Amino acid sequence: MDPQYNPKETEDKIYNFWEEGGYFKPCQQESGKAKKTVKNYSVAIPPPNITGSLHMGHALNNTIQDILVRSKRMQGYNTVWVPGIDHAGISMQNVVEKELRKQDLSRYALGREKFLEKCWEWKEQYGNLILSQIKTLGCSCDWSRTRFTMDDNYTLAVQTAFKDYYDKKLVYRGKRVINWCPRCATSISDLEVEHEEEKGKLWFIKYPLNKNNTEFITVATTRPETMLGDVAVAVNPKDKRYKDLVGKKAILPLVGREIPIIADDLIDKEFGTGAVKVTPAHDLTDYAIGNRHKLEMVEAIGPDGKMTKNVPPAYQGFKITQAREKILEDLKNLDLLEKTEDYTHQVPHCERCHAAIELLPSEQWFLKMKGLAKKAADAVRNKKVKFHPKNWEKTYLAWLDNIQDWCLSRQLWWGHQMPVWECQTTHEWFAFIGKPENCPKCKKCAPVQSQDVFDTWFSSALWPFAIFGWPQKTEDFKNFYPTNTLSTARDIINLWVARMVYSGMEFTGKLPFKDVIIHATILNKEGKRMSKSLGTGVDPLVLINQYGTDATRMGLIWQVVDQQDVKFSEDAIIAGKKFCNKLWNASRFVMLGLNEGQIVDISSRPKAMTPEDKQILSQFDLISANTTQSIEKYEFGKAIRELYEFFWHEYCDIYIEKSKAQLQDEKQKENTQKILLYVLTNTLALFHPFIPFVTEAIYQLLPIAPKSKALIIHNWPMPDKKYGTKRK
RNA sequence: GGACGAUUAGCUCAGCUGGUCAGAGCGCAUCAUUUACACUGAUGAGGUCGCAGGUUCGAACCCUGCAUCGUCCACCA
Repeated sequence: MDPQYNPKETEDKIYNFWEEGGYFKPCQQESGKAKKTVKNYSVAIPPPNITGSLHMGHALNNTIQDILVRSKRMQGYNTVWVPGIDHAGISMQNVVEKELRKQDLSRYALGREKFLEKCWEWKEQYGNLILSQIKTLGCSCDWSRTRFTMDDNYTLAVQTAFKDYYDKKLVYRGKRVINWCPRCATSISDLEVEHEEEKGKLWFIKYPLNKNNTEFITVATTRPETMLGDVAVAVNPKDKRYKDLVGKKAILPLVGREIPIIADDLIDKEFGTGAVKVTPAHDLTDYAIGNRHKLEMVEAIGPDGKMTKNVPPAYQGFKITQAREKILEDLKNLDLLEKTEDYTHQVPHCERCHAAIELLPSEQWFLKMKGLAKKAADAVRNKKVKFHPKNWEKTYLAWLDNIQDWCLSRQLWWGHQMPVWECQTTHEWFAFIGKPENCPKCKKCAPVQSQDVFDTWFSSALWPFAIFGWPQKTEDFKNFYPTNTLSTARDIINLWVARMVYSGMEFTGKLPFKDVIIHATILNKEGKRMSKSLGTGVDPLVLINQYGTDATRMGLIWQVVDQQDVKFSEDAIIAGKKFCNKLWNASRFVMLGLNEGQIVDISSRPKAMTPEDKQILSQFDLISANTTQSIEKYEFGKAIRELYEFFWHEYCDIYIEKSKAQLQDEKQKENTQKILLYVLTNTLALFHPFIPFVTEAIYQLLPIAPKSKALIIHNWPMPDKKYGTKRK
């Protein structure tokens, strides 16, 4: 053995050894005692985006899952961890579009079919990159079960799920005001909208009350261009200033339309002038007001981000910014612009391409959410699904309790095309999986399938059972669904976790998992979120390359206590590296003390001959109990800190030092060796889920009996009640 | 605007339901090297636990207010 542990030389070799040995597949534990009832333990990886590259969040999250899976595997569970990747609809489409733009091409120039070919090429080329990075992290996923959200069977799952909702009449098609990204040319969900603070203006515009322009009501707006779609002016019913005006008419400047002045509680008396222009087509508050007062919708802005034919000819076809300028100029010329104030407000942007979002009415497919949301909320309220830490339940419930219907359709190209068809005779829509031979509506036409694709999250919501073959009744589905623990990031609690919960209940009748770990967010030194676009991230692969995988995993876990967010510090990784070396050298010392060819029997707990013997053995019992319990409670940081303390300061600093004398004493020599190896081997086992490579590398060298083929399937040193398992 | 969280040694953070709770890692200082490990060992320096009140025999820990920072959520024109 070298006096220094070299992760680079070791890790690839060990990983290949595990993979070739088939240890990542179920039914691997070499349990001495054949257990009659083998329990299953399964984890579904949160599938990273196809466009992604491993970042700190992934590194932490996948380490957590690996700790769970490895410890359960060693504890004798029939364990499987299913890896995979997500096609990431809008995100992937944007990446490929960006590539095209470099060649001065657009997706429209290419056409849908060619564009999709490009996407698949991209998938083949880069889709496995992140999976190989997850391997570098040492994750013990069953790669033979790798899934992609656009695999044939997965597509079938998506279609089956939709058809099921459709048949239950939970799906409808309707024209609603939705978030529209003019650049991506698609609807997007509220959860895909980012609000960015922008310095803008608040314009005060006078709306005449009569044709002689003698009296006015002044409204304040940040978006004057939408006034061309105004259908009312609203005030608060309690506002005395406007009491006499309610029920009267105002004249919409530039358009000349007479619009009513109405009263609605949603209006804040304090803001602006207390009078608001109402544009139901382009604002959600106004849409709500419009519905309540049965106002019509005038679409002033089209899906292309230009003014429509519904506005006066002078503005038609203008882009939003041009229209705004011209409208303000015209108002000024008419002396209808009272004043302008600076105003900072939150402007919605597309999360993926950062273009400003337009709100506009659009024909889309929606999923009725109320009943589904209630089921998902109840599952958590009734403690059938538990969050760790618990306070994230609030985030989850708050969203579900205020749920809006889910706009399922996207006008993208990359994704699952929706299995909805339009009868060419009656123009009715129907759901159909596959290609309908005869139109079920008119019996004679050839129906045309919608060009829309599903929101990416519709397919992600099926992940925990679709990966096991659902809707087919496969062996894997029977064995491994539902999964046990889901570990993920907080920002997708609503986007993903909630949707998996009700999807699972709806389609399988079972909750997809029992425990949800919401892991810490790794922040940078300034306490800000690590962001690739801002270049404030730390690349875990760089750390792995520099310090080794075990050190990186250990350093990460070390810093995360109680899921509290952590400002990342490389020092912890350095400590991890030093520790791996310590482990290596302590093992080296233990082995150097043995004779050539000597095998130490560690089949039973050695006897204690000295006070130090007694102490190390009882401390080992304690640490094995504590580690087991900490993992059970998802307190990984605590587990690794306690293990570290035990190994370095109890085993090395005290026992090994003492053993040097005991090994000189012929009467004690053999027993001391036994204790050294017994405690070392079992401590390596406790450490293995956290730092798998170095522990396996050492284990392979240990001259012990009995010995498993690999530490990864070695029996977990379950705490023995006989020796006390009280926590410190 | 709402919810939640943070503020403890130079840096990154532990400190569970109030009484050996003033700690760890990294860094720093001094000493040790024919010793498994210098990616080491021993010893040590360093903090009135954000600020101001309050509860208590006793508070880093509980309560109130304030300040600063952060994350998520949110249709205020």
